Parts: sequence; structure tokens; C-alpha cells
Amino acid sequence: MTSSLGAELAQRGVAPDCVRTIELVRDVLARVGDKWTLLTLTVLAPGPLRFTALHDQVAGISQRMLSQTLRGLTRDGLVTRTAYPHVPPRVEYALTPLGRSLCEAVDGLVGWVRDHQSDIARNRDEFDQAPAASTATRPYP
Amino acid sequence: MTSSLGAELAQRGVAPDCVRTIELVRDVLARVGDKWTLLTLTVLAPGPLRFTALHDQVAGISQRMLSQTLRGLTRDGLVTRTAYPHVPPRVEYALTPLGRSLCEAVDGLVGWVRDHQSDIARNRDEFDQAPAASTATRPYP
DNA sequence: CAGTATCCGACCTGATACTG
DNA sequence: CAGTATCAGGTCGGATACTG
Repeated sequence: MTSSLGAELAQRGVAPDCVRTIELVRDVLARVGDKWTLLTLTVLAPGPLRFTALHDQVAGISQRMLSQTLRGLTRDGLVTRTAYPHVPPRVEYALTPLGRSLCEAVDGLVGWVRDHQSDIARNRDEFDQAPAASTATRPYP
Repeated sequence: MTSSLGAELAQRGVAPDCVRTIELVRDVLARVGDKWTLLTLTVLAPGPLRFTALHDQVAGISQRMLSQTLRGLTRDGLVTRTAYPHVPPRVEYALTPLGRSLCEAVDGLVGWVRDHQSDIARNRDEFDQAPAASTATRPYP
């Protein structure tokens, strides 16, 4: 933001096609930030897994949501879906190089969250306990 | 993921409190990934802005969503809200150091998206045009 | 100016049941 | 085993109208 995005709309005036970029970023963030994607990606990181294994490990996800999440990831080329023509069907999901690189990019954010989660938690507590202070404070007399 | 998160659940067995971390990450990602937060943060990056200015610059946001987004950000300590006791009310929003550091962390992701958005777009197109291939492909005979 | 209140439709999610 | 179909509940987001 400060560097890449911030630079793009350095002067605050307009945001020409910078908005497009943000839209795309938001799109990806929304995907990564949805309820199950990050968990699924993480579980998939060590290696390929089949549907049921995923369903077990993601813990709490419904079949519906899992297959939906996986389809989205597959569509974006972040994971591969390989179906083996067996009698009990066998389908394996694995990260693609692209998916792996996304995981690495997400790592920075993960680190940030780990470093600052306590700050955020504290801020929330303070905010929730003192909702009256907002209108009272006046920076200059 | 590959480094920090990946290391944490190196062996795939269980994910003890690693899941907690992921939950927190997801929480932050969900905030950043929601419809307006990233845009708001970006617009706020160059410097403080008042409510109406934000409403103008975010382009498309409703008052409701803007105040909701800002309240969330304020609650997390990512932006400050300063109300000046004037007759026409004047309220300014600005990034906190924490908010600024989040922006920097997001930068990595922004860069990734810029580098790979064309890949994703292409993958989606391919996927959408060949929905029949999924069951047909068999890796080994 | 800087919001809040209210209503409403769209979408996201989970639970359950069913199939190739 | 690996999903899809269907339904119900909740949340998200926008439009509009109203205040201190």
C-alpha cells in the first residue's frame, strides 16, 4: 500500500485505473479471506489430499462448502483436481506452483497478524468498554 | 504459509492451536477482504480525511457502509476518529501506525496480485470454457 | 456535516438428504 | 467415495429517510 498502491495514487486527486487494481486485489483477498480458503490452502500445503481427507482435516467444513471452495481454487489455477477412474472414486487435490506462491505471499500477512493480534485484541476491548469517549475528546480548545 | 504456517503444522497430523492462529488470520483477512476496507485504507493512506471527503473518494460506497467500515477500523485501532466540536461537525479519520503497518503487510499481497492477475484471469477463462475435461483426464492408464 | 434508523433483496452458510 | 440438490436461517449491502 505505502509503496505499490500508495505510489499509484500518490496524489489523492483521482484513482484512474488504480481502482481496477484494487478491485482485483480485493477479489483475491476476498477469496483468501473467505471462511474456508485459507484453512484449505494450509491443509493442502504439505502435500496432495483426497476429498475425504480434506473434509476430515479442515474440521467443521461441510461437503458443500468444501467442494465449493475447491472448485473456486481449481478455477483460479491455485489447486489441481485429479480424478482417478477407480470404482470407489478417488480424487486428489494439490497445490499448483501458483497456489504455492500465493501461500508464500500470504505468509507476510500471517506474520503481521501474529505480531499484532494482541494489539488488535486490546484495541477492541478498549473500544468496546469506552464507547462514550468518541464525542467527548477535542484535540484543540 | 510455506514458512510460518507451513512450519507450524509441518506434520499433517493435527493442528493444535495452529488453527487458532489461522482463525485470527482469517479474521483479519476477512476484514481487509471485505467490500470496502481495502479501498478505504488506500484512500486514507496519503493522509487524514473527513467523512464527506472519504464518501466522495471511495466512490460508490453508501454512508451506511462507510460509517460501518470506519467504525470497524477504529475499533481495531487501525484508524483514529477525531471529532472537532464545531457547529458544522468536523470529523477526521487517519491511519494509526498500526494501520500503516498493516498497509505495508498487505503490500506484499498487492504485489503478488499484480504479478499474477493475468495468470488467474487466464486460468478462469480456461476453466470456464472447458468444464467437461475434469472427469475425462486420467493421469495413468 | 456526519452520521443513524429502517426496510428489503441478494448472497453466503450449514444441515440434511440423495446419487454416480 | 465424492460429490450435488434442496431448503432454511443469517448476514451483507444498498436505497431511502431522518436527526444533532
